[in-house]
Amino acid sequence: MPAAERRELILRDATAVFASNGYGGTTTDLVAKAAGVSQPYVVRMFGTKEKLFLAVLERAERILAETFRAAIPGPDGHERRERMGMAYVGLIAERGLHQVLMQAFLLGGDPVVGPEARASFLRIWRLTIDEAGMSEEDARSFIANGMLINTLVALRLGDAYGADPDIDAMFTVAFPCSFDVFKDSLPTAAERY
Amino acid sequence: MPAAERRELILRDATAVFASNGYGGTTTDLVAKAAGVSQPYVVRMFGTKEKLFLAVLERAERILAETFRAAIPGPDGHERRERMGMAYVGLIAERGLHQVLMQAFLLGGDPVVGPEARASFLRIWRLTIDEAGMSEEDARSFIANGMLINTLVALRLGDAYGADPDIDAMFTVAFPCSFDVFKDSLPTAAERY
DNA sequence: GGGGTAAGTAATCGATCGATTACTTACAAA
DNA sequence: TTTGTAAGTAATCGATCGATTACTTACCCC
Repeated sequence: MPAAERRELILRDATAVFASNGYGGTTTDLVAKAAGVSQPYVVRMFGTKEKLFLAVLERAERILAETFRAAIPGPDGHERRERMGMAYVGLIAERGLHQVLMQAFLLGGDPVVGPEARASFLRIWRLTIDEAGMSEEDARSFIANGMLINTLVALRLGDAYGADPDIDAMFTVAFPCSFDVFKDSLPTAAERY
Repeated sequence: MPAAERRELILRDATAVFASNGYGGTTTDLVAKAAGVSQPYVVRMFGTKEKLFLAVLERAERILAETFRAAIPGPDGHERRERMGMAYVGLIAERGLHQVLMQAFLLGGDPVVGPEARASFLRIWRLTIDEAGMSEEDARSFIANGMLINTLVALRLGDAYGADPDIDAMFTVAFPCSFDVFKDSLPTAAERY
């Protein structure tokens, strides 16, 4: 398999592993096993575990930005925000993407990852204003709801959907469209990598 | 020093260490050094690193709930939400509290921490509705903004306040009152534990 | 078909971490 | 004074992890 293709495969699987175990809890061997290659191969391809995480972050931001840009064309204002919100929730199919972004934000105090995480966040913030044409207040509430969705996904609260009226109510108001559409694609508490 | 007092000290310092380094990136020795005791003492007092983190989470939720409850008395509706929002931002003084809550939420896939994190989140959600009297929609946007504030604090974006007009604009709309009030109490990128 | 190169692994090393054990010190009660 | 107990540490062990080295395999090109 050509290296570029293998690289994308490893990055995809590494996203799920980092999402489940956090940065410090992820081993290069776990990533290697998830991708079906040997541990030294992962290290040699990315240099260090830290550089692997930065590559995972870069890919996550790229996919997110592309997803948002694809949702911009069409009626603006409230309708555009709804399209972008639905597209964001649809990214649950990209396993671990929301959690990995959050992991990066939580590493803001790290001397290497921190600056990259801040830059990523600001680029998304600017996209919602400069490209999607949101007002600052709209951008704030849009991104705030995104952080809430990240949290709900990471918490694996979807497991209890239907079992607790409080959870059902929260999902109903938190998701920009019928939650049932996405219920089945949510990660479950049993899902480990 | 009596054990109860020592325990509270260790929990406070452990909160800052977990916040900076994440769960997997935190060592019991780092916590011990931050608290000025030996590493075996930390392990013996809490049993395992995992139980130490659960104790940190429990303390964080307790402080948060007490802070919210103290902000409830008085005019309700918009004014009450604003008081609770200001109180939440004021918790920046409890170093690492926002980040540790977020770390716990991101561990939703962990078989031990996950259930506790979900329970903590739901108790806060219920508090905003049952005790603070928010509608479900108000509770959603209130907590969503809380998740945004968690993210901004963890990112150490305050470092660049004043240096980037985009950052200034975001802080202005993200914080429930003049951001300058809290600027000096924000953790900085140089702050490590 | 042989030489070069890209893809990939087995084996292993040094460092680190969580946990255990065995020990010491301070002090209050009998 | 002695005895019991709570507070705390030094030393260390087994396991794990990131990284390195040396090696093998497969395939393309002249």
